Parts: sequence; structure tokens; C-alpha cells
Amino acid sequence: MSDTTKTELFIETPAGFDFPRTLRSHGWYDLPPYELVAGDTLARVLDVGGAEPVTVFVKGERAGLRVSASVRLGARAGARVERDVRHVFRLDERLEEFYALVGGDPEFGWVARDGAGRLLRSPTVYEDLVKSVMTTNCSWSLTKKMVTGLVGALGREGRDGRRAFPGPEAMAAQPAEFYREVVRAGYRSEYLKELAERVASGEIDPESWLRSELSTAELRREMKRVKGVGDYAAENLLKLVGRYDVLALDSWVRGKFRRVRGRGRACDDRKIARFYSRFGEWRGLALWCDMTRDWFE
DNA sequence: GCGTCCAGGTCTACC
DNA sequence: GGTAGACCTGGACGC
Repeated sequence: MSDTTKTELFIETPAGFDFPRTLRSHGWYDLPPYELVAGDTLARVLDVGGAEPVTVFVKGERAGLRVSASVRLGARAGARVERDVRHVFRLDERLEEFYALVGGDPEFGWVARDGAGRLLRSPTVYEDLVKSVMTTNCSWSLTKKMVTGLVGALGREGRDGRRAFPGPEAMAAQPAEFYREVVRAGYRSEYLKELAERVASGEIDPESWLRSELSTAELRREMKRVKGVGDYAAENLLKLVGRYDVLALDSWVRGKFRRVRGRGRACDDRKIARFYSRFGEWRGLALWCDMTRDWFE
């Protein structure tokens, strides 16, 4: 239940939901507009359709999330905030089948017990798409630099000075030089410009991927029509829209698998795929939980 | 200080 | 369909 007429909302979470684990489920919490405050609160600016964006602070409590907004919210803005918070923490995602599957596995039972498996995402698929392009072929520090530059330069500013993630229209209005010189996106600059233009014009609708009836293979092909989105980025996005029958192997996962499961010996992708194949349509999520287990120990 | 390597890959040309 | 080479950037590392 939630009260949308005040600046504070309480949103119930599903049984077993683990706030810290979801918050730090992967690196997104470390990229603007997300900001970790005092180690246990997620701050972020949300564009809720009003004259100015709103900063919200989300903190985990027993059985729910406490959401504080920077300004008094009307009913419509409050509903938007709740929708976005539910979306980014995946509160409506049904994981019972996954937990039943891993619960019967001696090595993966902890996943269900600990409430793992909810991957933090952005309020829009568009934001996840842009960020995914910015994670490719570079260090994490460069990804942070690019995202920080983009948000700092183009994001709408809230009352407290924090900025929202820019929408496709704002991004499409910038020349490729902006992405090269300000965002420092290098060869990705043309890709980002083209992506923003295609989304702003309606040629591509990333939000539709959330409810697409295409098979995972077909949706993957659709995602890869975006320049800058290859196998890894597409599969990462598939996970973020709730398709877990892909692995999204990158150099970090390959290295981690080698250390955790391969006894330090090099493993090719087929071996990694075989290892998680017993989890069927949930193999990508099982892989991610397995590779990040030590983050929370 | 400088050069090299490589990181949460992808694209294009070519076979 | 598979593969080689190019591609921006910036931090780490060796010298």
C-alpha cells in the first residue's frame, strides 16, 4: 500500500526481497543519476512529467521500501514515482519458478534463501540501452566518466542540483562532436547520436521490449539492429527486460568463471554454457548469481 | 615521462 | 558463418 499524497511513500516488497542485494546486484547503482547515500540509501532524480524532475531517496525497511521525495508530490507524480521504483527494483517480477529450480540444487540453494536474482535496472529501457553501449570495450572507470559527463551536461536539473538522465530528444539534439568532446565516448559517439535520433523519431521503441512477444532470439536480433549493440550488450539488455535464457558473457564474467568454476584454467564459452544449461530458461540469472555470490559474503 | 596493454566489445570487409 | 583488423579512451604497469 502506498500514500501518494505525501512526500513519503511506503511500497511493500515481495516476500524474501533483499534490498541491499538488489541495490548492489550489479554496477548500475554506481552510475548517475543513481547515487548511493550513506551506504544504504539509493538516491536518484526521476523525470515524473512535471516542470522539474524530482529527487527520490529509497531505503530498504522490513517488508517494504521507504521512498522520500525532494518535493511534495501530487497524486500523478506520486504514482509515477511508485511505478518507477517498482520497476527499477523489479518488485513485480515473479521469481518463484527460478527459486524452485535453484532451491533443488545443492550449490545454488542459497540464491532462493538469500533472495538473490533481482537485477537493478533503470526506469526506462532507453537508459539501460545507452548505458549498455557505454559499457562496451572500456574499463568501468571510463563507463562512469561517460555516463557522468552525459548526465551532467544534458540531464534536467532538479531543485537540489542533481540531474535526471536525459531523454532521447535531448540527446538527439546534440551533434556527434558533443559525445566525442564532452562525453568522451570516442568511436561510440556516432552510435549514441544515431540511437537517440532513432528513438526520438519513433523508429525504435526500446520500452516495447519489456512486453515484446518476440522470441528471445528474435528480440536479440532486434536489439542488435542498434549500432554499438553486439552480442554482449544485447544479452545484458535481455536480462534487464526479464529474459534470462541468455548468458551475456563478457571479459569480466569469463575471468570470474575461470577463477570460480574453472580452477584458474581458461574455459571457452561452450563450457560456461554447459555448466549453467541445467537451469534452462533461467540460466543467465543463475550464472549472474553464481558469479556475484562473493560480493555479499 | 613515455610506451604498451587492455578493459564489463562491436563493426566492417572479406573469405 | 566465421575471422581479422580497426576503433576511442584512460588507467595500470614497466622501464
